[in-house]
Amino acid sequence: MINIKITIKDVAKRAGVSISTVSRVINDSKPVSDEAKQRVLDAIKETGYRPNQLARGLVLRKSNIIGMIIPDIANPYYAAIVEGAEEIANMYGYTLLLCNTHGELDKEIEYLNLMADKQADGLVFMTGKLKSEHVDWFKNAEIKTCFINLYSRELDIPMVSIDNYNAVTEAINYLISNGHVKIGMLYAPDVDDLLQEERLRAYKEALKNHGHEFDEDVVSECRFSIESGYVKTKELLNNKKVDALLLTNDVAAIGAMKAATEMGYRVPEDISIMGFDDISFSAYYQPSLTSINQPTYDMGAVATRMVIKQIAGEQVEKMILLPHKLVERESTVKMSNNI
Amino acid sequence: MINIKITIKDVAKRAGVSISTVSRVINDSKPVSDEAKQRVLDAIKETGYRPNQLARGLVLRKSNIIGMIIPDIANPYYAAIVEGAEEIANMYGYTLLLCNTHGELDKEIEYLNLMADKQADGLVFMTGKLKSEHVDWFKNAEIKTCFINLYSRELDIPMVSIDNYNAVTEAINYLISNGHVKIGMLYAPDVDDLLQEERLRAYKEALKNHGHEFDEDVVSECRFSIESGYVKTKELLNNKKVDALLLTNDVAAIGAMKAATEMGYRVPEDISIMGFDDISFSAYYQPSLTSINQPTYDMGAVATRMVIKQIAGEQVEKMILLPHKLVERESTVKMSNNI
DNA sequence: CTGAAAGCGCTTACAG
DNA sequence: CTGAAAGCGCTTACAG
Repeated sequence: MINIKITIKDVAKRAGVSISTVSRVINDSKPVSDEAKQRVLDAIKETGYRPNQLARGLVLRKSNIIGMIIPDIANPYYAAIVEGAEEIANMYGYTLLLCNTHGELDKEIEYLNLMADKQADGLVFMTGKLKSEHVDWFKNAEIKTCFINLYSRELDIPMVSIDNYNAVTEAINYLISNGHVKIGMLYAPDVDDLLQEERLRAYKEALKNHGHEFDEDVVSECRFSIESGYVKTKELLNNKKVDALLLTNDVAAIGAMKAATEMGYRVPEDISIMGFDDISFSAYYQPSLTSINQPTYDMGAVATRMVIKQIAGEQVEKMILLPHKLVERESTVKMSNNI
Repeated sequence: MINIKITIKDVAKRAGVSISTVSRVINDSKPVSDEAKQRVLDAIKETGYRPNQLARGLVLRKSNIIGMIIPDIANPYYAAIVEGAEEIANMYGYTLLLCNTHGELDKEIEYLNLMADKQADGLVFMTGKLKSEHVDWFKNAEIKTCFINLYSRELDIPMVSIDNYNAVTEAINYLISNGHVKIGMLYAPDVDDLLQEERLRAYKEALKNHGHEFDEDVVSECRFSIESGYVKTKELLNNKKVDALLLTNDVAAIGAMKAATEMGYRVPEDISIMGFDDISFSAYYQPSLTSINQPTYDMGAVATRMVIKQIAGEQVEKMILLPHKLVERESTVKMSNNI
């Protein structure tokens, strides 16, 4: 039984001790005689007393809240990250305050201020593109933060990500080694900020290294949604024929497969389609999607752990790049099999 | 600029007024002379003062926190519900405290207690099956709550859901009207509790009403995951042949389509597969999935609104059943087309 | 319109 | 080992 109406005073009175003593047994902060302790414990059990975290937070200057600000919880990529974050936060006695911004700057700043107001001890922050308003905010905020997929030279905030340059390089090399020549890419330049620039750079350089020429007609932007992948793929394929198409997120890649199929392409016989992220649906799609696996759960978990370390006053790494992995499935194929 | 180190005292000193006056202009709670108000506003702007919500919450007995306890944020069904909840909570000045239980009772009770400790003003609660431990907890808790997909006769807690009996009836009638005779069902008896019982009852009665006999070999349990749908479908189809298969959630239905395809069935030519929930992926799967649409976003939004109404002391409905809708797509087909 | 004081429910030096 | 007191940062009667 619990009863939040009961205060430390009630417990003290019932146990016949002072509130100081009650506090000491609750927190095990100073020695208390066995007898007094027992009486306090009994009183707590009988009354259903629970310490008020608001009051405790006020004096301790600790809310045990970690904020999580992300674009969209309904996107499985973010959902997996949140899951990892929640698990670790919980493990260390923190609670996750979830904020969905839909990538709107106003909402982001509003939520950032909210974190300050709520005295959040820490923050995991994700957004599409780090803007000057974000940087300004973080410059004079003192909240312990970890970014995911965001990097700023001006800010001394650690970040967790994968090595996007290498990941895209591997993806393109893989497609090239499968015999593809005309390789298109749909990427989201306003998502993940300079990580996407890295991805574009990796794409260009991988082509170059294999003597393939860059054709801007087969590279286009696309948002982080099934719909966008669907629409943009139709646009691209209406314009030019490609052997293979890399999407920089799986959600869009699923839209792309639908689009290609509707346009009469067989995947992978007529066109190889490759994603990025490896969300859980990708393995079950038909055809199952070749993708670059991002350790999303771990990214959320590690970022949260870094926040907690900072709260504890520990030193943390400036940047952690978690391992990615190319997962080969049915949506891509070797050209030699492809008469 | 914001600075959480600044307190109301600092602002008062700078503005040359008492903290009472500062409080009054912040909250617009009592008349303050224009001149004093201006000085306070200036001081706030200059210092970057933000009221400490912990302190305010302590005296007002209001945390502006709404808890959201769900099984699994990584499941898109729950993610969509959370999205609706977050939107409404935010709109009314509340913040969502997200808790992932994986359906474990211990975690659920732990989180429930946490909500009390944090002085959460309200709570949206979901779990597979309402157990006596839950009921006991809610019986002597005073937190304003709304259930989603849960019903208890013993508790006076409102709930939001859809009419599951009618939804399944429509689904089965639809399959029967398409000419299917042997219709299997995979349902999750430990999820959504008596809602699933309703679904089973609807299934049986719909068959009966059309003179079809109930065959327990083609009805089985399955969990709320892709993997489970995949495994259970293989089991079922290895045992018996069916014309059509209804899964009571889309995630499992996607696993089922994969399983059926791997076993050499063409969907829908050899077997119609139908889901339930209509998550966003279902429209893009190949073949796209016929399903019963649940208004998940609205369910989260309405449940949260009901919590907020209760906090405001308003009367709320005991039960709100939101409209569902059968969405016909490619994974089901009329038998007549099916030579 | 304004301020001093009490109080929200805790923790923690301080003195014993 | 124990308690009275001060204080965390606010709000709000109360008195003027």
